[in-house]
Amino acid sequence: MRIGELARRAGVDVQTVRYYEREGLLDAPARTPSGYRAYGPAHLERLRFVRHCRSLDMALADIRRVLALAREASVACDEVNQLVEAHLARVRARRQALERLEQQLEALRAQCASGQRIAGCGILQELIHAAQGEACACHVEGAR
Amino acid sequence: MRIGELARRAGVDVQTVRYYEREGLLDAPARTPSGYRAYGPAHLERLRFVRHCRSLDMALADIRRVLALAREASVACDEVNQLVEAHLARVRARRQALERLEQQLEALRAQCASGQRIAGCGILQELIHAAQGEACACHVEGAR
DNA sequence: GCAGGCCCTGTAGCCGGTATAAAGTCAAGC
DNA sequence: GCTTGACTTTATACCGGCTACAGGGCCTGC
Repeated sequence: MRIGELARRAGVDVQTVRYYEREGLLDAPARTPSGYRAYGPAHLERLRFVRHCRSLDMALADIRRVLALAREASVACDEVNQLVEAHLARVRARRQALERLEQQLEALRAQCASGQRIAGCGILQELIHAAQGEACACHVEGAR
Repeated sequence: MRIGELARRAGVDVQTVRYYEREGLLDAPARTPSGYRAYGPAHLERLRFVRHCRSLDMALADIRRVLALAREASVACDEVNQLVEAHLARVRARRQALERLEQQLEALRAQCASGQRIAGCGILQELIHAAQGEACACHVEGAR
């Protein structure tokens, strides 16, 4: 199959397929006499695997590593487990940060009623006030 | 004050200050005879404002817009409110997506006990299996 | 007069794609 | 045989929000 069909069947853009090849996530396929890429079922399976990992928001470097490990059946899989664990930790940290952010933004939104003018906008005032309080990372005494 | 002091007092990198100037978030300051940027207290206040907005993860374009609006005291502030509202909606959506992702990753992690080899790694098997099920965006019959 | 710290401009890199340009290939229809 | 249009090829630039580096100038203290 050619690149267009492969891309369609995996639900990705043609450009993305070529990008993954350049990045070493997809093996370079055989070429037709006219230079078109010719893919087999294994390429589709691989591409779907990569996309599934991406849907879990794994970095391309991590996926590349998992693919390399997957080729060595008899090696211990600790690294795969650690990789997933580390990724989960990052996702969790980011989710928690976004939760805090969401609360801050909700509080900010509550500062201004509609029908105000800029001069009396509670949101703007709060933004300015909060920025003054912040200063820099060294606001705690004895900060390093 | 020179750029180093400004940056230190706002808790940012010197490069970032120059970047904000290029991006129109910070007014270009006066220069000393030798070409050094010379900042006043207003610049520091502005920089802290920008950094506070960034700490709320607002995009630079949004911050630029808020700054432009802030100069016109008598204009209605609806746009500021909408901007914060839209940003909150994005943050909320992203947080929810990360929550789902976190659950998926927790389920994935539970698939493999330690001490396995690649060939028997539950995580890898689950990744491969899930990728096969996924196929493309058109797996529902009659999908557009 | 020179070492080291600050500053200047310009450029490139990060990530995971996405978009564009300019050209070649191929099948169908006239 | 010729055209049209869908497909393919490579190469290159762009997105955000910085960060890093190269190659120079300035300024202070010893």
